[in-house]
Amino acid sequence: MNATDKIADSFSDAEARIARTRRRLPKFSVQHTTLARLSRHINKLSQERANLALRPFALNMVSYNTLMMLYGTEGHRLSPSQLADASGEKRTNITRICDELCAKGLVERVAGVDDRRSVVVSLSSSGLALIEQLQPVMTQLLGDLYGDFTIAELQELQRLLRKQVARLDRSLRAASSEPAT
Amino acid sequence: MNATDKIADSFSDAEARIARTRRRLPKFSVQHTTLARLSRHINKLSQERANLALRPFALNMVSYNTLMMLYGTEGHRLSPSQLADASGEKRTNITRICDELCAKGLVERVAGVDDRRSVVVSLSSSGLALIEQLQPVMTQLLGDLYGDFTIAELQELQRLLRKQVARLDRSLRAASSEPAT
DNA sequence: AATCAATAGTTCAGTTGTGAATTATTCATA
DNA sequence: TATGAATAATTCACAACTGAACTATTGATT
Repeated sequence: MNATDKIADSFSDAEARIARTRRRLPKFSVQHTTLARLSRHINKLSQERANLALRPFALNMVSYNTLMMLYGTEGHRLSPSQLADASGEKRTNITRICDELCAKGLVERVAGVDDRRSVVVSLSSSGLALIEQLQPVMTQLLGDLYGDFTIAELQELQRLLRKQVARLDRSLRAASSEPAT
Repeated sequence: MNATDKIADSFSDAEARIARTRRRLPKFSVQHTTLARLSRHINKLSQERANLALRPFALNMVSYNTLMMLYGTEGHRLSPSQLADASGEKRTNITRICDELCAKGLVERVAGVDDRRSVVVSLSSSGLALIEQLQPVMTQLLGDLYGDFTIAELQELQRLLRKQVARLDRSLRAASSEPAT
């Protein structure tokens, strides 16, 4: 493990420890652990990379993603709960993110009409303009990140990831309906 | 989109917005965006699921992972920098995590011998015992999360994820050697 | 119609993670 | 040998996220 290897692969330090762990814990699942670690590692790196591209626009992956969920909705409006579901962020985090986007003039909040408990969050014209300005930037970034894959590989990766989501949904449902341990 | 669909797939709200976005931004890459969002979604759910399993042991995924990197190292000891590399956490976060693990008596810190700037972090006997106690729990959890995949699928997923890491390494290297935008 | 359960969005307190700055130490260079 | 550059670990201030609690509102049940 020298500097050349380190440059070649940001995952190799983790990998060495996983391999060695197997020698001591015979039932340790190297394959599963490796996948879990790779997945997490990719997310850290991806977020870091995306945030670099978004920083000049005073956004990060989470705020961009939130804007895009509004953009992809009929009328560019959603309740905070719907926004949470679409973006994958927790509701309380959506409150914080919307506070920030509101302060930047990128979204607007109004009281819900049909349900007085609710709020409606919508894209402002500045928000809309920013998204369209960002489009080439993000298209290029994603092209960069996924550029080594063939079409077939992209499709296979998507199939596998969807399978994983379905399993996770089930696992979380099962785990949260269990009695407390 | 009704309650039944929601139960079936935690990703469908995001998916609908991605699809609709394409209609408005013709160059928008649905495939790449979907993959990026799936990947992030899986990580959120996985972390949530793992933390549920680890909570009874007063640990979470990050602290467990840190312990495991020590466990998988000859002599169960690493400098904080090496630990950061192995775990994928930033150095300052390693300081915080080690503070916590030290307070729990799971790791010990001593001054480095060869280099007076450095520290050596090692697993305590309690830390070692806890890892071995956790082994069946984590093996079962990972078996649960990856249980729907065939061996061939696991291997293909690993191949694809490694390809992605290699690309990300290159992309981040390129991005950080560019002049500031 | 009254009562209770569930819900929307937010607040609040705490947890988790990060980058810049710092100080002592080590390494590289002339 | 002296000087300057690079580095290890940490501190510090801040960013980002979370779960419990809360209040007003809506939905379900009797």
